[in-house]
Amino acid sequence: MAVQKDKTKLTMRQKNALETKRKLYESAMILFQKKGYHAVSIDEIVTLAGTSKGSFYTHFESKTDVIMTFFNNYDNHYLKFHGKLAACGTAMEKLLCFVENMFVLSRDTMGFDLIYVVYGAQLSKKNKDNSRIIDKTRPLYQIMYEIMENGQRSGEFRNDISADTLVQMAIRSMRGTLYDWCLYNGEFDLIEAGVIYFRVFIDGIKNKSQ
Amino acid sequence: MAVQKDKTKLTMRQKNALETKRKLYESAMILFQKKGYHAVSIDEIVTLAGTSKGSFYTHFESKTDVIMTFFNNYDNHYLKFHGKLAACGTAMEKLLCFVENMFVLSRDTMGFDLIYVVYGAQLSKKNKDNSRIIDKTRPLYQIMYEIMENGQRSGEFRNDISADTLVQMAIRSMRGTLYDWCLYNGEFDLIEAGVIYFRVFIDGIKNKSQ
DNA sequence: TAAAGTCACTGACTTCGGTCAATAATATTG
DNA sequence: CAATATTATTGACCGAAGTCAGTGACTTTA
Repeated sequence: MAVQKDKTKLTMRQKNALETKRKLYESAMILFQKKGYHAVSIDEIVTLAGTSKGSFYTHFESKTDVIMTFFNNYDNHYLKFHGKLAACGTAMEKLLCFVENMFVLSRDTMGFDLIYVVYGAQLSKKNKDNSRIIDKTRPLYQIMYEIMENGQRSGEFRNDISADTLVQMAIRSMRGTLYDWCLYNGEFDLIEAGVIYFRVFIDGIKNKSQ
Repeated sequence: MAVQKDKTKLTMRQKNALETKRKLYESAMILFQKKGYHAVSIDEIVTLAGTSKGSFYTHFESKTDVIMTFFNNYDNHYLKFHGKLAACGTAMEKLLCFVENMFVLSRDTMGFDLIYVVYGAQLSKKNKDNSRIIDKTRPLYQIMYEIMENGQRSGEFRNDISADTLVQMAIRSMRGTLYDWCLYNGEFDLIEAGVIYFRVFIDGIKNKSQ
């Protein structure tokens, strides 16, 4: 009987392929940074990466796929705030702290241009797969769910709406604010607007029966 | 001195040009209806309209420009609800009635496909002009402003936030819900979700000091 | 009404995202 | 080690959005 192949060991070929993918990704991000997403053509990317257009398409589904890969990595940042939240007393403070950090991250680390592209890409012809963005196992959802559920158990938040629905509404509020920020070409203070908005939202989900 | 030219009278040429634009617009909308926006090419549109591609681009900036023209006409529908609002007693009821009508309009008259395209087009490469969508003179803003201001004067809504900011927040809530609906490919009940969301929002903007 | 000027219109052309059949380099099998 | 299978890679090609120099029908001027 044949020896079971070790799936964790990569063949030379797979290593090379990964290296090609890495070069494509790096080249794309360098060019996006320098010239802006829309001004970069795939021919430019593959030239800088020293490979071919066909190769690009074996590793990425589309140009927007590259930017979505980048965006998806951002979930790791949410996990970083998670530690900070313990310092907040109430669930309300936790929620406000989380969204404020999220807005600061969006503005300062991702930047307006990138968010504009990502939010546009979600609803573009090519991107029919939004499964990741609405995935309930992603940190964004998980962290908020924890906050909402704890808030409900402690009696801070209303119990007539499920924690799941509360999270959906909160995420919708974040997205609405970011979408609007893009429509305004980043010309209002995202953090200020986001915080005011969430204060109102939190007032709305407070438990009034206490 | 030359006689002042009557600006309201169009020359033959201008009439023909308008007719060409109308034919292009009609042809585009017929094809969008039949095949869906993304499946229609500009060559098809100009063939059906019996004109040329260059002509298309003298009348429209891009394919998304056509759909935005259509979308902008939708503001007229908001004026229709305006009459209904008088029947509502409180500002809160007015606000909820308005947004509910708006969501019904979005779902039943515009339809998911169109909203998907329009919301995507707002953040597309070509559409750098969002002035219309964030225009404070448009009916959507005006009607909501009236509701908010009346609500503040009657003491129903909090006064520590300006009516303008309240409207911005409400519009953001509507957009966030519609954007999310698109992300979910229309797979949740827009009206139900919209109404629950706005009940919470309205709770948040209630005047608590009374 | 003739000359000059304007501008809607035309369609060949460019650019660019994306496809695919062929190739070559590597892996597997016997 | 040779034959066979696999798969990353290549670049010519395609379809469609958008451009632009040239044309001529219509308008204005004198």
